[in-house]
Amino acid sequence: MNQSFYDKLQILEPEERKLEEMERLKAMERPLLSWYRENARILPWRETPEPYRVWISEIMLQQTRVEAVKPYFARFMKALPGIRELASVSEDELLKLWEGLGYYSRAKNLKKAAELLVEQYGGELPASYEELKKLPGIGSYTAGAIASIAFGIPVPAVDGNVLRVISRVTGSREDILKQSVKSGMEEKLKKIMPKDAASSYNQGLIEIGAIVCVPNGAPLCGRCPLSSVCVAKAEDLTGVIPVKTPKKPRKAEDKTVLMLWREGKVAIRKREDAGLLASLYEFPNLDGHLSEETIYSLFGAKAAKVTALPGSRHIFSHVEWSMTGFRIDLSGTLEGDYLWVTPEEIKKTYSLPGAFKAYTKLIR
DNA sequence: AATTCGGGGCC
DNA sequence: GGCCCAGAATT
Repeated sequence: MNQSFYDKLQILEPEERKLEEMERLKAMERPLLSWYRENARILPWRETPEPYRVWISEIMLQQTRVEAVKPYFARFMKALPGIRELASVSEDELLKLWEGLGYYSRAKNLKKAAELLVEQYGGELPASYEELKKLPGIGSYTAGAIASIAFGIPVPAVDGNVLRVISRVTGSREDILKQSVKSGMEEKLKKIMPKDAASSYNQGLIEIGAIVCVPNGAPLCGRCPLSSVCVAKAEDLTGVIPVKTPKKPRKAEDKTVLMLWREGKVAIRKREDAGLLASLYEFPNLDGHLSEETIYSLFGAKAAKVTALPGSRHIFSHVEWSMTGFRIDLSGTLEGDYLWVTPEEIKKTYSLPGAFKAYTKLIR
């Protein structure tokens, strides 16, 4: 009977299987480092591994593709070239720099961390995995990335790429979305990673995941330096590994967006400082799809004219907005925390999320 | 352990 | 139309 290698693994005793796995992981080192030396992409944050640059890039790269980060990184480094500049920037200016990049708490945590660094660390990032991990916005992956890339400290940096690559190499069918799987992989890599090449080792694993051992479609095993030690490759399991639990469906929400106009200016307001799109600006809006009659009843005689605007749909990770809108030309003043701004000010000063793009573009 | 945070490119 | 991305914080 022709028993597959994967089946053979299954009949090993747990201890034997662990040993086999560690040997397999150790076998990655030489081909991995050699491949990375020759195939590392030239990226802006790789020009010099200055801790501040590594930090900013790693935060921007959280759940965000390299190509999306590039222009933001350049603009950010020019506007805020160091920790002290970041610590003293205004929140609005910071969020304007982050506008469109998403996950806006990242930006707010950056500023918080910078303030802490100035107050408690002499304005510099600590060369310590544990100290880095205490800073807001820095979890196990980012602490490992900064520690290894900026300071050469031999700690793993396990992101989605590494989870995918290692799962395939070892033939693991464990759910990579489980925190326990991630921490388990960090423990394994910590034991076997080279002490004198942490930066290249971590970046090499990530790089393979990003450009060879890709998630969507078939991985490019023909170009992979790990193909000879890879269980998924040998057993044709790259289609089923990594295993990820399905996401739950997103919630649908109806909104009615109001473009209030008065004397050539339009009303915006600042969102709550927590939750979705925290602290960004928005056009005033109400829950539900409201009728024109309802709009008139809300604004009464102050609404000189009400015009229906096109509908729009915006998809977040976990919520979907179905928007209708009205332009309301006002004759009198209005109660409430509105900022009356010109189109130019929206463009240059205020951070409005892309969810409102269908309405933002109407004012140009 | 599960949920909440964005946005865009690709299949 | 769904998937996934150099994840972390909160509940």
